Amino acid sequence: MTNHDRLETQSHPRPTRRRQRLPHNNSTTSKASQLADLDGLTAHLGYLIRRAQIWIFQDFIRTLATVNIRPAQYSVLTVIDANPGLTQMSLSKALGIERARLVHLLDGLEARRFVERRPSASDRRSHALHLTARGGTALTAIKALAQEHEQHLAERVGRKNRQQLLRLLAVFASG
Amino acid sequence: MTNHDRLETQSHPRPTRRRQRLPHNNSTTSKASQLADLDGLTAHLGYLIRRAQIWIFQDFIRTLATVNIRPAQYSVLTVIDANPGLTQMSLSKALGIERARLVHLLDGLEARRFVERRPSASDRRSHALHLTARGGTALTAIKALAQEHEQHLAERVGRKNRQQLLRLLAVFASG
DNA sequence: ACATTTTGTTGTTTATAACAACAATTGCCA
DNA sequence: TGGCAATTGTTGTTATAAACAACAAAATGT
Repeated sequence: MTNHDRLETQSHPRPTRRRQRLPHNNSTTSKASQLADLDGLTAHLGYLIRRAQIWIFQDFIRTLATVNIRPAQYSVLTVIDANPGLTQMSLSKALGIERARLVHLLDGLEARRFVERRPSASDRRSHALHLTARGGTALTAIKALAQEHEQHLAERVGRKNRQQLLRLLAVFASG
Repeated sequence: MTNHDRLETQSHPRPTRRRQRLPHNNSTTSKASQLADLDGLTAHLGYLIRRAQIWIFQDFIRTLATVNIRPAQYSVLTVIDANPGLTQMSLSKALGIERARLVHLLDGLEARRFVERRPSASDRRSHALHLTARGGTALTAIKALAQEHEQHLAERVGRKNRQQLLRLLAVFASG
């Protein structure tokens, strides 16, 4: 039936000369739990990135469970700490989080008294975001746990590989 | 808080001893829309990966909009194509998708007659998953568009960088 | 002065992750 | 062999998240 040639043609420059690669029908054990062939996917950056992101976020959430901080909350606290007084709009732009979603995130952090929305002196539409003293203290502990998480990552991928990844992925953070 | 000297501490007290360049105080326009300082985040692999994943998925969805296929659907079709007859359970394990979620994904693909759930010969509990002829034809076109998407990626990160990323991220795909 | 834009907010829709419970079936084992 | 535990697909719930749309208040442009 489906006769489209197996696997991607990896683009123009070079026709991959790969042929004869039947997908391993695991005829053996009747136990179908043999791992399936994922060749078609592991050539896709999106697939690998997705798997990596899930792994990383799970570890982050687990590692910071004691302080009950999730990745998005961490990014908000960190950016407010580094840019006290910024508005929700600029925070939204900086993190690529929608204005609407940020409202809910800040509501949660404000309810825990980690963050304050103060009236902006220059623009009465906007709020100036600040960490409270309590938020600052909490963030110190939170950052320590985040470093612990980063340590787990280094163990998983290797220290130098982690740094290479940081370098290679930086292009996505800007645009 | 423990050591971490290689990643900046950057907590609430103000010092920032090492930073000679303050985050671009927008001396010019007075408009606070200048980009915020993200130093504390760009040292976190999780943050960069998240941004990268969002960018990549958006491009994937946009590029494959004409065939109305999302990343998860693409992965399902690809793995069924490479492993005809596999069960939902092994597909679930291979992709790291929950059994429950896979049901819904397959419902959608079966409604479009891309996929068939056939009764398994050996185990009446499970289904043998197959692409239909229609599904196979569709997948050929789908894969062509997926390659186009991958081309966008290569343009964004560079061809060699993309391959490095594939290699570095492979560790997450297994465990 | 008026029209337009920006900012924060509320709401809806859709996709996804993580669980729990269930019926049908299979495998285990005493 | 008969009964019990595990597996498989399914349904359902809860929580998070992205993407929009619409709105009022305030700012901006002309």
